[in-house]
Amino acid sequence: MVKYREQALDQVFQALSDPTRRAIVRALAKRERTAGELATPFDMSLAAVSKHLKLLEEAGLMTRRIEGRTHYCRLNLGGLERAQGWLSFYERFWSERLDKLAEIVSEDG
Amino acid sequence: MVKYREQALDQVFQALSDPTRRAIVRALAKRERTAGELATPFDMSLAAVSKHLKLLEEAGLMTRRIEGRTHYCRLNLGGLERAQGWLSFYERFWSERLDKLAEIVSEDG
DNA sequence: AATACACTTAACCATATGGTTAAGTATAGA
DNA sequence: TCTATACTTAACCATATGGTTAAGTGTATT
Repeated sequence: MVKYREQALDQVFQALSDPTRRAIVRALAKRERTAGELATPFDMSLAAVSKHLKLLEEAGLMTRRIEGRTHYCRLNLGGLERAQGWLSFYERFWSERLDKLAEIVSEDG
Repeated sequence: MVKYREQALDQVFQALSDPTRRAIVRALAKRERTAGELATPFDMSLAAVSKHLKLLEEAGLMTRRIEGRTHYCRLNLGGLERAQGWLSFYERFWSERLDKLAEIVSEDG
């Protein structure tokens, strides 16, 4: 099960490592979009975007609702939470750093 | 300069998408380590780990201090901050979600 | 019934990735 | 000075990635 989590992280970070996919995530952050809507801003084929969508879905960053012939895509917070979760492990470093800074600042010697 | 930031994000997320590299980051989180120390836990050649270290360095996740023939590696918070920064854009969604939950819970109708 | 639309999937291609072994570089120790 | 140590770099390989075009699937329109 550790394996599972590891692979899920692989997928999320891998998904976020591509600028097109990050742009799609940002677009989805605002509101639900169809595959076609998502594709138009990009200088690449619909087929290429379609593959990105599949990847985002598999990484747990997106869900899809099919209505007739159009695919409505929504942001899935699961993937983002997973990434955040891993990174939050390091928040203590930021805190520690801030603590040290506070110490230095408050030194009255 | 947007391009620059984008590429930096590509590199950070790409670096974090590999389990070996994440493990190295975790190891560095505890304390400074030499390249050799970092390599021993893994079932792969030192050369392979060396390439991972180079990648982590380029992604801004690690720095290196060479003393004689040994390379001392340290965590570089820059890369982690960059990743956190991008993800923190979405924190408002978590907040919003929590707000909505709070609303629902507090409904007295 | 025929055709346009909104997609996905398949086949293909060039380049990137993650590993290997072998060779190279530079310092430390005998 | 010779050899061991602590690495990196080079050459290579198999598989993954990110794009293409062409074909396929299913729904809407006329």
